[in-house]
Amino acid sequence: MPSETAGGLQRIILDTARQLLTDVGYAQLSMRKIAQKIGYSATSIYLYYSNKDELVHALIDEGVDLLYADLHEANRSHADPSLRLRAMCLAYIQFGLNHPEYYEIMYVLHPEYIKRYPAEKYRKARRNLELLASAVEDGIQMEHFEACEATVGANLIWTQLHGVVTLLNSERVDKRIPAETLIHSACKHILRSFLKTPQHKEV
Amino acid sequence: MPSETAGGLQRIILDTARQLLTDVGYAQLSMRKIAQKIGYSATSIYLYYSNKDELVHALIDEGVDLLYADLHEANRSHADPSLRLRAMCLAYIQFGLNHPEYYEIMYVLHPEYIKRYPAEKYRKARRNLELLASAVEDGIQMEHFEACEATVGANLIWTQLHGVVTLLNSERVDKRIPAETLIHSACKHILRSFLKTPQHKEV
DNA sequence: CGATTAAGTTAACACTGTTAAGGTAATAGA
DNA sequence: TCTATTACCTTAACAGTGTTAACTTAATCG
Repeated sequence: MPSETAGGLQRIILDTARQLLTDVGYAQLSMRKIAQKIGYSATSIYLYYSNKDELVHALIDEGVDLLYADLHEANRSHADPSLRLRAMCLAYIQFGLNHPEYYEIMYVLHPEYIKRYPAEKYRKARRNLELLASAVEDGIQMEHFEACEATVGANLIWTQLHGVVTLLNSERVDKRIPAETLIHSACKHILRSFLKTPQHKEV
Repeated sequence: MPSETAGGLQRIILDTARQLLTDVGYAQLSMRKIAQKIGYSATSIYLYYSNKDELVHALIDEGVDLLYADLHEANRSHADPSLRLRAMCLAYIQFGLNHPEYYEIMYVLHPEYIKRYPAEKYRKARRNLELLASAVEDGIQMEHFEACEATVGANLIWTQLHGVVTLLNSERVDKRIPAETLIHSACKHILRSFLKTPQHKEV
């Protein structure tokens, strides 16, 4: 009965899982729903993914790649470290707001989930942070930024961006504050906190 | 069979739910487990809480009060806006790290949950942000801080603190960076981004 | 005494992830 | 060509989840 497209069932499962994730969100993503959508039994999925974690990890991997592409593009678009950093911050936030479901499984899901995340994929996920760290490092080298540990600086930026994305996506930010206002203020404050004083530039 | 303590079953349910939440976390908190622990049937809980949401909302309410107490205490401990702000930032992060389960149901749980959160309790939760906003406002008034919309500033601080707490609690921050380093860097950067330049104070 | 109400129960529904066992068709070896 | 193996997929089941409907039992009230 099942309709064959190309590349086998594993591909079809992953495609359907992605579609279901983006359509109805992670909370509604179940093995049985995936199976029903593709006309197979739920247990068939276990022939290609040993459990739900593994399937979700494959989706997380996709999300990591998508985010990296966006960050990389932003990183390439400017030479100046400040502008690069600002562009990457905006790209990160935009990714989070544009792909809330991807963002949720990547960075919001329970600690237990992330603990089972394979070390190899974990390393790949860290490239995104290293992109931020390189901009911080360059800014320090060019003496635009106050000296600091670049990895700490990158994680600091990350926490700020992550907070903005998650609180906006979960609609916990006061609705009287426009998202754009918060986003641009966040970017401004991030740069302000790194730039050497005095800050006369308008970024 | 059920053992009566005092104040009726509703109190016992809430106490047991809280204990279960802090012991095994939200993911393992179920109506049936609560019921089993107190020696009642699961459906008895529905005589006092119309659904799980309502029960969790009661716990969220407790968490909001606990956090407010900590923030209020930090707010009282200093007169200078910078020191007050710093103290509150540290208090917020410490609360998040010390009560990860409370923090999760308060600020991490799915958007759907928060949508069903009653408006009355929502208003109470906002007092915590207003405490931050007042410190920002005072800093601006005393001309220590750069002028800005205080509510925007408070939300900006909140996003930074929230990011630190959630990424630390979910163990997503690079383990080579000590939590203390990240926390103090975050507080320093928050103040740096608000203080008028030049910044000669050591905070 | 009879009726009402309060408090708690059991059984069931519709879900969830996951495992064990079974079936069926194609393929490989003799 | 016959048999055995393997690949692929299924049904049935287990142990959970939140929640509802219907039932019992005891207390209270007129």
